[in-house]
Amino acid sequence: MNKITIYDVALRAKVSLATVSRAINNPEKVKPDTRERVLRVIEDLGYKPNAFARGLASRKSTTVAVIVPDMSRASIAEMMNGIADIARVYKYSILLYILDQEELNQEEILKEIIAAQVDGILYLNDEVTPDQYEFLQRMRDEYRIPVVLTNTMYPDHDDIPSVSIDYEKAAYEVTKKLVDEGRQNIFMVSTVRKYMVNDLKESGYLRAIEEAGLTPHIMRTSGRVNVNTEHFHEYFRNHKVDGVVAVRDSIAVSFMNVARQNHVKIPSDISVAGFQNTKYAILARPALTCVDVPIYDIGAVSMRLLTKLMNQEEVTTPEVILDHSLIARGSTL
Amino acid sequence: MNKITIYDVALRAKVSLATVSRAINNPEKVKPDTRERVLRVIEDLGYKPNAFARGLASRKSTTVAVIVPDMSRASIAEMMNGIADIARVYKYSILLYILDQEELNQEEILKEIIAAQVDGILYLNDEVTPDQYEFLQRMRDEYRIPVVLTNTMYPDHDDIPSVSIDYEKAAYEVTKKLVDEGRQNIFMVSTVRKYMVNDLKESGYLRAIEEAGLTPHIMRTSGRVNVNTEHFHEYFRNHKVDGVVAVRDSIAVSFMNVARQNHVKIPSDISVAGFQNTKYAILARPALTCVDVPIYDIGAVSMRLLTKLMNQEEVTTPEVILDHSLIARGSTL
DNA sequence: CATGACAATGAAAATGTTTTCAAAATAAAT
DNA sequence: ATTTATTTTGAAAACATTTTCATTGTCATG
Repeated sequence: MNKITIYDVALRAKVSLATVSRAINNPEKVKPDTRERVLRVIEDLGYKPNAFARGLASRKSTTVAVIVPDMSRASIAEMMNGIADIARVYKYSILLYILDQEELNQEEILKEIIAAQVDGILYLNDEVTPDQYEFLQRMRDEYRIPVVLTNTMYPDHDDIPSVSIDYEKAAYEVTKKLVDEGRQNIFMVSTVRKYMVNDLKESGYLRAIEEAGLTPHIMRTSGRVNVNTEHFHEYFRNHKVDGVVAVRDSIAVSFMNVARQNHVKIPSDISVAGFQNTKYAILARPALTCVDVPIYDIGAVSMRLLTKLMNQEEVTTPEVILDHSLIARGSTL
Repeated sequence: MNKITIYDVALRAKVSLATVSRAINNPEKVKPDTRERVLRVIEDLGYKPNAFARGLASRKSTTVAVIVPDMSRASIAEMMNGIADIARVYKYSILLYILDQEELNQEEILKEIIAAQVDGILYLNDEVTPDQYEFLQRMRDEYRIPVVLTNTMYPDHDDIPSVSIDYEKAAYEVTKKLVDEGRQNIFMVSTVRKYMVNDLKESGYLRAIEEAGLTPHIMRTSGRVNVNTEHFHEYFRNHKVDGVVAVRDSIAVSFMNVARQNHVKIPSDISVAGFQNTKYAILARPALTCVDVPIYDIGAVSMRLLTKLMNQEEVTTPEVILDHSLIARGSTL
């Protein structure tokens, strides 16, 4: 419990505090000789600068805030791994803010984040309302805290940098695949809440359907299994379906289960495709055809982008689009 | 970007800094009259105390470190939700440390955590080696930082509090269920790495098997789907199996898929059961029988326990065991 | 009315760094 | 050898709070 301060180091190395501080933060500004001596003492004593004192004096925290909606979504968890790996490389700590369902405390969180004096913000919520976008703009303009949108984008705005894949194009491609299989009644299964990325998926779907001269059908259901199965059953009674593109793997799998219960064969009767390439897609039977989204990379690249912004480095492309691919498996022809 | 400090508040409310500080932290020590005036000024100015200055002066951070191995494990992500919800209630921030695979930087992380001066530590790694346990003991003894083990326990030690379910008993029960179904060749599918909780599951399995006079078979495979399917295929060639208890849902589902590929019927030929009751279990077909582990609660309760420790409240039971239940679905008779 | 007890306040110290500014040491140039 | 420029160092200020200690104000009690 013996707190080793910069004083102890200075005393032992026979230099002033200032020199110790410099040896740590601006090594080039101190004579190699003394620098080495100081660093050795630091090593010996196991000294580690107190983060609070440091933050207070420098007005920098080497901490980034990661704001997420719900940790248990598979995609978000995997993104965190990418974020953390890069954060470690650049020596940033991660302060985690999980929004509660209502998100009424937006203002509260803003204040908390300001008080914490984070150097940057990663926003992982794929639902970006105008309110929330404005909130992020304020963070950036009023408080000079760089922000990166991870796995989302806000249409017609490129003032806040973002990292994601081209969801519109991906949805177009996967829908096109079903069209090429000769499917006539292709449904998109989306979510009730208007997630930004799902909007993009919907418009990609629409483009492919219209291009083929077919009729679009968008069905919005809940992400929760017990709710959507009920919903799907109803659909089978009332609609003719021979193709489904779901906005998430888990929803696609859930749909497949209901289809089977209704004695429909996959893929002979219905082709099904999902998004993300999670374990759900791989473990399902038949295995799910889906868009492979490089989730880990999206996390890693956003964190890297954020470090650049925090260091005021020049950022050429404010909207980073990563590559995706289509993985064909047993759920389609 | 206008920094509002405690000075501004003091000036405007016509009191000293000390009084403002007290109005915030020890409201009972300031006259209701002035307290209200101060609080109103705080509200008006939108003042929020600077976390660094506060941390430096008080030597408290109102921050807890959450140490996790790998964010993308479904159970860990859901636990985070429970942790975050309770943390919010008690106004703690969450500093996230994701261990890298090698965990060679254990010492590094220790120093970082000390520098950050967190008030408490939640350790979510279900693999606790003697080294790591010692590391946590040091944290507690040397630096007086309370630690709680979440979803693990360290056998024969109760000096570090823990929250989990009785995995030994749960494994016993689920194995017993297969025994009662008349299964004769029940395998446990565990992991190659020696996770603490998996050890407990294994011994619960062994107890049930021995009690029934059967021969135990423990197979250790990888959690990764592409690796373990290969492994499972081999097993089918060389072993007679009519029951499987897997340490995780996803492994159980993976096994079921391989079984089907080998033209084995579930549950008529083989009963399969898993652990956790994740979405994998619900979405699988047949749906997976499994032990329902209250993951969210485990997270929430550990965080609550940690707050008690941080406030030096009396903690009567250092080992909290939450209830579990067995959910029977289509993968067993 | 004086006295003591206690509540409410303020001044100043303490927290452990970084950073600025000036001084000292060294190197380069004349 | 002196002057000038440059590098290296140290003293002290700044960062924004909390906390200690002393002082003032308030009230009840003898």
